[in-house]
Amino acid sequence: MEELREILTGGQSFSWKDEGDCFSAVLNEKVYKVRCAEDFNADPFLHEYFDYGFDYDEARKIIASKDEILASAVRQFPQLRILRQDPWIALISFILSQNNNIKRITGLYNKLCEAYGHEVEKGYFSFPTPSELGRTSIAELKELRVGFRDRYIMDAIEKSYILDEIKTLAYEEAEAKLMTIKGIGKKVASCVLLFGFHRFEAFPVDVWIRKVLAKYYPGKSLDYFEPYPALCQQYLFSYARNLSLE
DNA sequence: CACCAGGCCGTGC
DNA sequence: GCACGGCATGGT
Repeated sequence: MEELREILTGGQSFSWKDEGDCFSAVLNEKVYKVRCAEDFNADPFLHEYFDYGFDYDEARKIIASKDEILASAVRQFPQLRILRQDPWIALISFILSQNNNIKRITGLYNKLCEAYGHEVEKGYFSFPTPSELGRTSIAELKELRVGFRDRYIMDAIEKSYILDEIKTLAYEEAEAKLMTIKGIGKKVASCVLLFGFHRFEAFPVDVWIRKVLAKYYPGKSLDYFEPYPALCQQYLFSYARNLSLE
């Protein structure tokens, strides 16, 4: 249970609910409930979703050997991984994320599920597909309290076909294409590419990462975090947010 | 009352 | 190109 908390509710996905005795999410038209790593190793969808094909142990060794900050982060979050989320879900999730906090992002995410998704099991709603979310309007989004993000969501619905074109593109081209959607800048684009397309070269810079870089890595190039920049970023993000007491 | 949250846009220079 | 204020909302 606890080993999964940072992965599932730490800010890379907003699909998971803490139900006390397990984490649950509606994905792939099903309700998934997990308590520990063994649960997702058995199911084919979760096996892929939790990126089980990647050797995180080896990557962590390399990351932890870089410096004391990363070593400490790896000790605190020994099991951290990057989920392979659906691109569309990642797109809307990180549009919701701007100038917002994780708790409220999750709340808005769930409102969209209940308003426009469908009930997969009693009380469990899927995240709406582009065409399902297409039934919304600026007025309805306002009622759901998404704030200034309403018109960004509308534009993302209109341009959702873009997601089909991203996969084959080089990183910079993919980034540029995503940024043609209103409300998507460099940071949100990097989150969509990392969490929705598993582009490991991404390095999302948000307020937390900005602080951590300024304090512990002043003047350093992002090349420093090769060969696993995205994973380093994720470790630094968790480290910064949990303010590192060992 | 202030300030902040996994930022971005429009404007001005 | 870079700096700045505004932006909806809810929490502290």
